[in-house]
This record gives sequence, structure tokens and C-alpha cells, in this order.
Amino acid sequence: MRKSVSLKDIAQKAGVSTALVSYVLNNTRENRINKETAQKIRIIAGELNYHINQVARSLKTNKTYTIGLIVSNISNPFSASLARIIENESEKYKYTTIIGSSDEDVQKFEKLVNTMVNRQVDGLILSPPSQSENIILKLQQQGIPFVLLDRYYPDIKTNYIALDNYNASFEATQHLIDGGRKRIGMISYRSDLFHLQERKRGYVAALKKNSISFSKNWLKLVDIINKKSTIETAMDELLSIEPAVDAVLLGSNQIAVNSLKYINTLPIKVPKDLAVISFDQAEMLDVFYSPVTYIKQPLEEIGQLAIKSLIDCIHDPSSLTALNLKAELIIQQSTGALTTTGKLFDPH
Amino acid sequence: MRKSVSLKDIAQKAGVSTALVSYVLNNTRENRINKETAQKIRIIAGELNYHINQVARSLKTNKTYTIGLIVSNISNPFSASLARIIENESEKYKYTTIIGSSDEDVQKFEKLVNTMVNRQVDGLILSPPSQSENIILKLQQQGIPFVLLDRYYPDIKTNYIALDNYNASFEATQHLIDGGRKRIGMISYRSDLFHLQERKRGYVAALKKNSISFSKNWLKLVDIINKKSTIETAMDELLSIEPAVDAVLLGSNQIAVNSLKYINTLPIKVPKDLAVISFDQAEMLDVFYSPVTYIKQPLEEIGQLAIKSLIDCIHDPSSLTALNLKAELIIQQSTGALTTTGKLFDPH
DNA sequence: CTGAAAGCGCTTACAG
DNA sequence: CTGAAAGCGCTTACAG
Repeated sequence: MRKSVSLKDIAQKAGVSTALVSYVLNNTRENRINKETAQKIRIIAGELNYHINQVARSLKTNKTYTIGLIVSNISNPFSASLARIIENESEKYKYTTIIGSSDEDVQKFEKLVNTMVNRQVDGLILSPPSQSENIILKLQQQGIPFVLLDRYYPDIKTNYIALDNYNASFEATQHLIDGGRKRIGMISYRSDLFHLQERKRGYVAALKKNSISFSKNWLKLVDIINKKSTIETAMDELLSIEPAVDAVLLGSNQIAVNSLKYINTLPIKVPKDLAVISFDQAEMLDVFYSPVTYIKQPLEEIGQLAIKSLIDCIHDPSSLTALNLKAELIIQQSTGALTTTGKLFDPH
Repeated sequence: MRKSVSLKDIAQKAGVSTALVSYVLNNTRENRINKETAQKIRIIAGELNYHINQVARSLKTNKTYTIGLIVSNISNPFSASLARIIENESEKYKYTTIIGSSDEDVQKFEKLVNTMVNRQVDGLILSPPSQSENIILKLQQQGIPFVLLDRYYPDIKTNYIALDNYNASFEATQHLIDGGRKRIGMISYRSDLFHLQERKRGYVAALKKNSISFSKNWLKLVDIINKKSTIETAMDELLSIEPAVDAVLLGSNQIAVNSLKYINTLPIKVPKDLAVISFDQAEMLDVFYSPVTYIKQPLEEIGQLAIKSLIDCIHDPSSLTALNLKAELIIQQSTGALTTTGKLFDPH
């Protein structure tokens, strides 16, 4: 059975008040306590194997040192990496993290938010699914500190740490054009999430800037869940257009996994027949036979800034951090340049 | 500011005691409360947007409905998948999960355990790193419910849910032999963790059973952290033995990532020159040009049983669950069979 | 059907 | 340098 030694037990054994024990163990009154008494208290605490009851402390101090993190799905490598960084970072500030997965479901999301709020988290880091505006607004009105991660609503004034998706997409597309690609497709999600809109917008803008007239059937949208077969269909369609696309921008790592697996089964070669760029980092991108060029999000920075801005906000509710970070294009084999005659460029 | 509406606020507004409010909102005394009073209390609670303070409830009930999960690294796909399943499963029982990563570091592990214990988790699910016996024993002696996950100490009687690693490894090796492979290497971790010993033992036993004399330089051990270069060296060595190995068993998904990336740069073909099997499921195994045969752990079952046995143990400390689950070998292209003349077998 | 009261294990302003 | 005491927001045995 869990006996749970309390301050009272120590106080009794030491013949002092619980207040004094509390002061000593928390080092709250550094030099204003008799050294010997303090020493004695510490020894007894050690002997009894005392561990503070954080629940009791939290109730009294109204501070749990807990942060709630809600991602789309913790088993997605993107979320998992971010979660890991946030875990490390929050630990530096003595915070513990509770993690939940919303599965892009607004009901689940709301339920998770409520669970975490009931548990008196000091703040939240949220990747909201589509249609969560009201939940975000309610949170704001309740005065609960939070920061949006990866996604945000441009019309709601909140803390957020996100990617500059427009430019990330623009530069990736530009890289394909610079490599001699003329017909560039994109597979992305059918969603009203702002960051996904931005990815499409950057892609289309880059085409326009280079006087490539965007063809509607170059842009394939798939559902954000249940992706495999629709992605294969999308890829089939992109490759059966006359003339077929010679490059494709993949809007997420999940789209990339399914696309790359499928490409392996097709009689086409990357990068000769098709150049490929993916959003997000993932180990599978390097395991593909032609290591895939990708848009690298600065995850470390995102995680660190998310924690920092959240803690700023906990300390000063009027603080506001709204950042669109720059992505880095990691160029690998999958976007090998073509010569003017359409052959793969080979410097040797 | 967070005003936090309390039971007292509702009680005052309704002109009743906090006890009654508590009974109503918790449905503790179903039919023994005046319907109208109950209704009134519910309405007022709604109007005031009351949310229970779980911290206060936990202090009183000595139950937090929180489970602590410690894995090696949450950003590893294996841990992330398991974490996701555990999250889902614990939610069914109204539990919330706190996750921590030990990085195979026993100090970090102990610190995480203590943090979680101080937070009064109702139980723990642990993948302990090497040398954690004392921490496990201490936990046991404190009477804190826990279940070991993926790993366990055969000499300590605890709840655990693990894989039958010996047979998993044995069967994988047998499959390679059945496919005509004669010289089978293995890359695994240098570690005293029991489950890793079992993987080696199964591999060696399968060779023996088939009268293949095990050559010491077929087994390469790499450090459990800082793996990339040592794995490449190990692979180089396996391939430069005279005669080189014609198959390799990769002891974890991290070993597989690095091995497969490296194989892509070498002038050898899978499965013709080298058959490959990996432990654990991971999307990158399917993205490799020759989809990799792997030892699939029943993650869903592992996660479900972990939660179930933990909850059993919370309710009845004398309950004990010790399971070594059966793995499933998912056979893909990377272990294509050889004919008796050593060519790749092709049914067409 | 309802309420007064104790108490979970802490912290901390206050008094001495 | 130390302690008595209030109180955080709940639950629940008990009494009526």
C-alpha cells in the first residue's frame, strides 16, 4: 500500500511545525532558519523517503507546472518529433507535458482541451483541426494561456508559432522550375486549414511568376484522413495527363509515404521522369532509392519558441508571439536537374 | 484572469450546500435528490460554465486518473505508435497519460519516475533502460502499480507485456534459411537488456538448428546511441567477409533506417545479393525499393494489455500479468528466395 | 431529501 | 528563528 509520508509526519518526528518543514524543503527562507534544525529536518525527510505531493501543492498554489499539448496524431513522425522537443524544452522550465491526439476531429479536440483545462494545466500548446475557431475563442475568453502550433487562424489574434508556408511552397516550386521542370503537380489536402491554403498559394504563385500557366488538373486534393487509395489515384491522374507532369510537390509526409511506395511500383524513375519534393522531414525520405528533397521545418526552433511564448504568456497574459518561421529546402537526389533537352543533367 | 467557478459559487447561487451540488454533478445519489433542485443546480452550473477542478478532487480522493508512460524516445516511430495506442486505450478508462523519454539513460529514467510519482500518477507503464533494476525494485516496494513494456527483468517478478523475442528472431532467421540463404549476419545493440539478448539467442539457435555453423564475425553489435557511423562500419564488415553474408537481420528500426540508407549507396542489390529483415514496423520499410520483410510486433495488443494489466493492478495489487506475445513475420520482397544455384528465384 | 463538517497535503501571510 | 491557522476546491461519512 501507498503510505505516503507527509510533511506532518516529518514535523512530528522532528518536533517542529509543518510550516518549518515546508520552508526548509523548499529552501524558501534560506538564511532565516536555524542550521541545525534545517539539517535535522532534511535528514528525517530522507529517512522517511519523503516525496512531495504535487497535487496538494498545486491546489494551494494554483499552479500545476503542467502543459497540455494537442497534436493531430502523436504517431505521425512530424508530431512525434515536435512532441519530443517540447517535452525536453518544457522540462527545462520544470514543466511536465500531457499529450493528446485530436485525429483532426474537432469534437475530440474539444474534449481534450476540456480534460486538460479541468486538470488545471498552466497553459496549452495546440495544433487545432479545422473548424476549431469557437474553441479557440472560448479559451481566449476564459483567459487560459495558449499558443497555436503549426497552424493558426489569421483572423484571430493569438500566440502562434508556424511555418511561412507560402514561401516554403514557393521556393520548393521555384527549385523545380530552376531544375528544368515544366509541368509541376501538387498533391495536398482538401481542407480549409489556413496553412494548407498557404501551401497551395505559394505553389501557384511560383508557377505564375515563371510564366508557367497553371493547369487545374495539376493540383490534386485528397482527404486528410483515409489517404492511401486516393493518393494513388491522384498520382495516377498526374501521370496520365498528356503530357504528364515531370515534377510533383507532396504536401505532407503522409502524402509522401503513400506516393513514394506507389512510385516504387510504377515504371517511372525519380528524378529522370519525375522530380519529387516533400513537406516535412522524415526518415523514410532518405530511405527512398533517390533520397527525396524536402522542405525542412525548423522543428527545434518551433518547439523552443512554442514553450517560450507560452511561458511568457503564463507570466504576462498580454504578451503576444506570432511567428511564421522560414523553412529550409534540403536538396537531395530526387530533384536532379534536367538539361535543356530534357535529359537528366549529369556533371560527369 | 482565470476566475475559476467553484462548487461554492453554484451552491450560493442555488441556495443549497456544496455537498448537494457535488452529489448532483457527479450523479452520486441518482434518485435520492429532488428532481427540481437537481435540475436547478445543473442549469446554474451550465450558466456559470463550471468545470470541475480535478486537482482538488484528486487530493481528496487520492486518485488522479493519470498514468505515466516512459519510453526510450517518443520520437522513435515504435514508441510513438505504442504511445498512441496507450493514449487511446487509457482514455477509454478515463485516464490521462503523461509521457516521458528516458533516452536509455538510467538517471533520466529515475528522474521521470520520481516526477510522475510526485504527481501522484495512479500507475506507470515503463520501458526501462539498462541498469534500472534498483529503480524497479524500489517502485515495487513503494507499492506503486506499474507494468513493464517491451522489456523486463526475468529475475524480478513484475507485470510485463513484451514480445517473445527469442522465437521472433528464430523464425526470422529460419525464413532466411528456408529462402536459401547460407551466411546470415545480424546487427544488434551492445546491451545487457534481456530482450536484446533474446534476439541474439534466437538467431544463433536457428543457425544451429539448421546445422549452419555460426561465425562470430556475422554478429555485429553497435551502441544503442550514436548509431549511424558504427552501423555503416558493421555493414561494411559483414559485406567484406570472405565469403560475404547473403542475408542480414537488423535488430531494430533505427538500425534498419541507417542500414537501408547505406545499402542504397552500395553496389549491391536487395534481395539478390543480400536479403534483409528488420525488427519492428515502420513506414520507411515499405518505402525502400525492395519492401523489407519485418518482424511485426502486435502493438495494438501490447498497448491494450499494458493498460488492462495496469488497471487490474491498480484495483488489485496482487494481480500479475506476465506475457511474451508472439510476433508475426511480414514477408515482403527483401527476402526473395534463392534457387539452389544461388540465383534469385523467379516463379515467372 | 439535504446540510454541517471534517479533511486530503500542502503554502504562506501574519504574529511573535 | 518558529508556529498557529487559514484555506486551496473538492468528497463523503454521518446525522437528521
